[in-house]
Amino acid sequence: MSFTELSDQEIQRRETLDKLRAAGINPFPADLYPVDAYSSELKSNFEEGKTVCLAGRLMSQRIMGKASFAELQDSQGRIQVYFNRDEICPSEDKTLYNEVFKKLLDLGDFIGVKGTVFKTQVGEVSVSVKEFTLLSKSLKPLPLPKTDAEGNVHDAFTDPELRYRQRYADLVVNPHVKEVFIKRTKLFSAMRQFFNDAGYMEVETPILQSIPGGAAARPFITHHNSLDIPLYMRIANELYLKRLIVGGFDGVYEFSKNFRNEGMDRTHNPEFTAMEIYVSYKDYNWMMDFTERLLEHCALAVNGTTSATFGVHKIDFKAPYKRITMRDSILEFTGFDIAGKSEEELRQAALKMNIPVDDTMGKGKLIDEIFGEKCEGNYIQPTFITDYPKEMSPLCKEHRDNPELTERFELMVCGKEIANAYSELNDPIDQRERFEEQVKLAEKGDDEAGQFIDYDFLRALEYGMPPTSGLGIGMDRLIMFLTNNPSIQEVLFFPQMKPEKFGEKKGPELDEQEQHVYNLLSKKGSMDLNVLKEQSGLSNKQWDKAVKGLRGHGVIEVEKNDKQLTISMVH
RNA sequence: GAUUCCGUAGCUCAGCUGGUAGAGCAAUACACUUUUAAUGUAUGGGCCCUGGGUUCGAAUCCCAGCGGGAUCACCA
Repeated sequence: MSFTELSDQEIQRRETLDKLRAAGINPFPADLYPVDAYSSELKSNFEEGKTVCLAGRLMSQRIMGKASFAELQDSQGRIQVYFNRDEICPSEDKTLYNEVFKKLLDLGDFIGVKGTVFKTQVGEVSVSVKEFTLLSKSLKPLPLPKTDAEGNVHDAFTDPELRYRQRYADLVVNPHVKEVFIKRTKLFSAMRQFFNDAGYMEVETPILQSIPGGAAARPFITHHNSLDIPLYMRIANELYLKRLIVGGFDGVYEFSKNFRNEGMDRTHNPEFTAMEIYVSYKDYNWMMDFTERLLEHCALAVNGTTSATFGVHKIDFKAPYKRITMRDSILEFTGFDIAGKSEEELRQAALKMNIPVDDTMGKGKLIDEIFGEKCEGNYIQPTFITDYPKEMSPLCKEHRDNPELTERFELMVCGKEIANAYSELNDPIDQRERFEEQVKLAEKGDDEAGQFIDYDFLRALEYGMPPTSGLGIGMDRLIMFLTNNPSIQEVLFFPQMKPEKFGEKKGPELDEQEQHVYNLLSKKGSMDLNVLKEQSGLSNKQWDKAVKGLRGHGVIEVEKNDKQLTISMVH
């Protein structure tokens, strides 16, 4: 839709703008409006006759001659407001009601009302308006759904494309959407509070990085002009937080917007939010206790209960959560024991389980594939999976009892990973070797391995990092579980979309083919339709389109006589 | 990336085996002083996603494209 082509209703609203100004009413006044009440509050604490001042969008109008009901929607919800002609216009001049209220207000306009609270005959809490003010005009009609007496919503604004592209409209007309984002914010503040109460510090680390470290993913690349160097949008903030632990903070955390230049689907958006926290002198066992207490706290803060529904599943975030090693999990679901097996034995075992494998896969990758294929999906209730193979975890400390494993856990909910934690690797020599191993894997063709070595990070470790445990939580995934939304787009205000095309609609001027037909016709003024069609040399489709277009522009007309069609110019 | 479905009025959607577009809501006008999906009467409103093809004739059939949804794959 081009900005130059307006719908009927949009034109009408622009005209009412002029009428308002002519009536001496500024449709976009600058003055503050002294709001002292909110819709839901008035309904829950009903006080007959209380004088209130509230503001919001006009969402419905039921005009019945000299009295009308309307609905006002503010940040908390909706409330009915009652307009009575003689209340609003006590004098002889009734234009404020008859003209301004009835004709110059449109649905979607922001208005302020002053009046008194009362209950209607049917018992609905309403505000009887004594005075109203237009606060801001709405020039574009909202996609307004209606709700009937049974609570069924009609004409709901549901098209996902429109909802995501025009989230502002989605939020106005779909209250349940707003609810999701309120919960999202509650989740963040609950988590902050939990960390702050524990004495940890919220920090900020670079988003533009010269080495995209801390994870393996394709980064977005940009360029810094004055330094003339490439910079990468961060794919993780892990290595920076650990530098701060080196620097002497006990606990640091950051809600990190990360960027990964990879596929998009209902669980992946190019930018997403991770929370990462690092606490010194702790290990991953401590972190498991901490994590389950954290999630219990967050679920309560968001939903008022630790239980949550996700699709067909009922889940409960009440601590403690089940813990199982990756080895025991694979043993349980496949009967195969991965302990002490060679790479070839693992590959054969995977093949027997019909899991596709190839030669680039090392031991760690093979185990991960088996787990992902056969075990992961079984964990519906929050479950810690512990002790991952070393090869998959280049930033994680080797397991204290088994050099093939690492002290790592992931928290699975409904078969999906929502948290990942380590006893952090703090041996700089081991860390250097692991990075070098990753580079080799990357060269071998493993696109999940990291290609960069962050030497500055190694230098930091050489100064010494205390034993530390770190935890990462996928905030978008977590809020999906807490609000029962199967798609990440529903929990992001502005999910990534292909850019919309504006202004490509054809204007009122004739296009090439239309002009061609018009020129031929203009020589005679009136012709047999088939003769003109033949002269034009256009294909059937092109001809049809051109004629329809010309008729649409109102420059020609087609008349049907007894047997022939005559086409002529309109003068 | 693969498969599949969808794209018609501001919104939600009909539109048959091809014959020049329909409804409800929203809008406009009139009536109506406690309605609540208010009601009644009347009216206006369409590049039927784009391009090509088949046809006397395409919203409808065919091909391609664009945009979107779903499922799968990929993305620890």
